Amino acid sequence: MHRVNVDLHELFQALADSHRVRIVKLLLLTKDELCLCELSEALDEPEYKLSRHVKILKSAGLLKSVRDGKWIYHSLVANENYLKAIFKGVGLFPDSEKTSETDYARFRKRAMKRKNGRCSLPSRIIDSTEKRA
Amino acid sequence: MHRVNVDLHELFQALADSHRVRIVKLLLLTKDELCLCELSEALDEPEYKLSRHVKILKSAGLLKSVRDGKWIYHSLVANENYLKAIFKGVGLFPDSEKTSETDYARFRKRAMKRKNGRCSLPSRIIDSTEKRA
DNA sequence: GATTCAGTTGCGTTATTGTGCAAGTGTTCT
DNA sequence: AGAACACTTGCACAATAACGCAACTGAATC
Repeated sequence: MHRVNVDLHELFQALADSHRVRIVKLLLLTKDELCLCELSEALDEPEYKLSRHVKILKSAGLLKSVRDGKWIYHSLVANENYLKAIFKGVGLFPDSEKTSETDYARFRKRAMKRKNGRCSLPSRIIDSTEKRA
Repeated sequence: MHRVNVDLHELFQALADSHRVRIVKLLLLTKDELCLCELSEALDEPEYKLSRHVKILKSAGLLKSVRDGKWIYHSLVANENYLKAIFKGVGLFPDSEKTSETDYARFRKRAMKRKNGRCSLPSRIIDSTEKRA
């Protein structure tokens, strides 16, 4: 899954979707590794949708994934200078719609349910914080 | 034509094509403004094709164009920090296929035909025999 | 081994994109 | 005026991409 030989336009193609940009921005803001269900809640999008977007970002070498128990944690790959530059550009871009702020706020709320810094939803126990309609 | 409010994924979308990346890389290498026929010769692609790609890059705010006589000169826009970062990423990306080197070489050859640093092809062959003065 | 859970994927549909050809701008030069 | 030139674009077509739904995989837990 970890492609190394990607053309530059393929790399940009991987970023040419609003959901995928939101994923990258969220990972930039959190400086953390997030599992799919956390991404799903942060972006308020179904998992099957984001699963495909994550796959595309991984294929472009922008994300790496690590399995830990039931969860697979995704984080940015910035081991190359060109990646650092591009991520810097992403971070500098003005977020006129406040989308990434909203995503980040939803993640922080969700992250409070973590245990030992990892996703650990008490799935059967639905607490009072109801999902917004 | 000069959009200012572009979403980030639209900016990446504009770069999500090999021809458009080649155009940007060439403009980065030359640090110059090139007209369409020069781009066409440098990339070895038909003008009608590159015309559309240039249009897309312009709409994304990555290129600006200035008319000078018959020619329209295109150059990069790097007036924002996020654009500088992204262009830096483009410049840093390893060109495994040597495509941009080839493009640049073709441009240099073509640029020798310039007059006063501007495109000036002696394409008009003066064999018109002066019909009807 | 059966169930639960996090995540993935095949399928069909719809929307978008890149392209070649040919006809079209609009400008310059005679 | 007309011709030549640099560049653009309407059209049709093929390839690609995103999507929802539902079925699926694989790991953990009972």
